[in-house]
Amino acid sequence: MATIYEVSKLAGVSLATVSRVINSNAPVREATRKKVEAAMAELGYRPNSVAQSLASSRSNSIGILVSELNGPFYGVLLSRIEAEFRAAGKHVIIAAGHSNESLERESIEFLRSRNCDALILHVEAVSDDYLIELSGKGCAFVLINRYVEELADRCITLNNHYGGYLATRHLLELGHRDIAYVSGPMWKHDAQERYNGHREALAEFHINVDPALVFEGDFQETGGEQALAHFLQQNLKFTALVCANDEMASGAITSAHDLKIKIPEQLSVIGFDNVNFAHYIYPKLTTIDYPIGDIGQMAARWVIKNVYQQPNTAIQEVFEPRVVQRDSTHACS
Amino acid sequence: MATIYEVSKLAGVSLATVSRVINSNAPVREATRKKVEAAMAELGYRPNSVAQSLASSRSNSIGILVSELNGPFYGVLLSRIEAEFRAAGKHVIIAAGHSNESLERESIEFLRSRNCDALILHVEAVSDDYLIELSGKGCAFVLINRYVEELADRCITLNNHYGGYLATRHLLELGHRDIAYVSGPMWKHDAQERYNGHREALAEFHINVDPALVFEGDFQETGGEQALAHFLQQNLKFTALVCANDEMASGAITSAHDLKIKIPEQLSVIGFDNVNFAHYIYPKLTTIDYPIGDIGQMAARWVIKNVYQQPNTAIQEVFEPRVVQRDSTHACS
DNA sequence: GCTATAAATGAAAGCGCTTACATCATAGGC
DNA sequence: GCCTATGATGTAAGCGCTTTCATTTATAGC
Repeated sequence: MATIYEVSKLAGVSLATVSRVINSNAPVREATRKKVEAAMAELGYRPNSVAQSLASSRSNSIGILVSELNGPFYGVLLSRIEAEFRAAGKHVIIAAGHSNESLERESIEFLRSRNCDALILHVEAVSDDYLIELSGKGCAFVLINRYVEELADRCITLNNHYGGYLATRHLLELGHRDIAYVSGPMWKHDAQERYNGHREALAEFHINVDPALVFEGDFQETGGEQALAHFLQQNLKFTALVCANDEMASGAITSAHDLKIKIPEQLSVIGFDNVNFAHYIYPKLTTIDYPIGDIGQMAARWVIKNVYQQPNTAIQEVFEPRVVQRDSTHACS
Repeated sequence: MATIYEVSKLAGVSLATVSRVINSNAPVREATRKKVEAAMAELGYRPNSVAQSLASSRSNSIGILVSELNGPFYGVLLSRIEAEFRAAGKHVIIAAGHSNESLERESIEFLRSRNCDALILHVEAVSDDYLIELSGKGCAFVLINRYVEELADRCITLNNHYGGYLATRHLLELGHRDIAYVSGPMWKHDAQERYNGHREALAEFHINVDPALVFEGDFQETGGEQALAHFLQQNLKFTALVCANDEMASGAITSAHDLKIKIPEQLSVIGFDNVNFAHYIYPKLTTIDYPIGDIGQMAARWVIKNVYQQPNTAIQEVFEPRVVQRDSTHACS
């Protein structure tokens, strides 16, 4: 492992000059630069990035914190972020916070201790105050799917409210009036917003919300199964089902198959997220597209623009959802 | 940010003593230890892990290199590895090599430059020689789904050959004799092994391989679609289809639906991997279970045992696949 | 050629921590 | 009490690099 000292001896220049060549951060005479580059090539020199980081407090890498490493949502997000940074010659360091406040904090500390130049945070459990304080410490970060008013210029979000509205309006436009709703865990902000959108669509068609047709699910397949069982047990009349995410929609559809309920003829189902398994569900799921890949890419661009000062296209901070119509919804007969 | 120097002044001990307390790597008198811990608590001291790494050439973290960050397979793998290390108080640093030799090498260099204590490598494009040479450099790593004879004690693999055999034998036992096979890209070792297993099962039932009933796919959904189209175009007689992975199986099933071919009544289909979307496919996919989560966990345990010298249960190096029977296969009528 | 200014380079200190070897303190045996 | 061995702690150097300020070199104008 050659060091910068060996390169400087071979090239006949100082350590500082070698550093200047490596970092292109100060003018170096062309002839000098060529000598240094030749010496580096001859020695197969690779900078020690830990030493670079200690000396400069930077690392040419970006920390990403997601809730889980598994799942269609996070895979797409991570993949798109990584691709954008790879193209810009940067590395990513990924951590998982498991929607647990303590683990989220530890993960943030881990990423900061690695001198990540910036963080992209998809966090749910830490408080707004914690994030505001983190920002006050000079930590550069951008938030995904989290809106904090005081940090508005660094939040990249989906318009969840509008997505919930679109899902329900889609069914209303198909003629459905008795629409059951399976929400996500209501402590989660996006679950709340999607539900509010659902209510707005009902209001627009002058339909009162029936609390019996609302079930709080867990954003997992089991939530959809339990919700359908719950609604059926109550002998409620409903011809359509809005699930606040695709996983719960798949659970509901699986249960409907088992109960010989025909989808969409007897029950129309719409999900939310358009995760990549949605089209494996049979019949193919009608859903609300959540462009998580685009959102991740935009977060990466935010960092490249604001932290690395590389001009870029405009930063889009709010993404609009859209209906992806497939086979699981049907006019109400 | 308090430094070790400030802690030593407050506690009235040397830097070395503070370091010894932090690292528990040398005896420290109990009273001294308590003084140091009190000083650290009062100052809110957190070690600078970059400095620790530079001084010690270690980082308390493990590098993981996978082909992609997205996809059901990798999500499960990463998640299980991370969980095992989290429980052991270690961090992971994840990189993606995209099955590209140059990117795989760069990623390995990135992870090494971060002083990762060990690497867990799921690599396809780099050569055996490169890996042997890497080992010779003293780099500690364990390979997943890659067998290199010279590095046999650090390879954790699935018995792909047996899995291919099981898939085909399952159909043979259901009475099928005309079985089409969709392989993965044949430069990939696991694709080769699965195909060999397929051939062994046929041989066991004294059936000759018909090259017309073999199609080389791409391990993606499109491979399954193209394969089915290819076989049908040839007007071949076949009652069953083995796909070398679940994604191709899903593509074939989707095409069959579009062509009004009833699964499994007219065509039985079996996949491989048992990735988590397999049960969303309709009818639910019969497949070969590839316990990638368990394999990842075992790789983590290998590191904990061999790199961190923490005794552990025995290391299982070869995992056996098994048939997961669902709804996409059926007796041949 | 001389002077002033700008450009290029070098010397030295420091980033925060680890660790080998030196030194000091303590305990046990004679 | 003295000597020896062991345990505990301190000192100093170093990990590989960056960056500030001092020094040297090159250039332009007179």
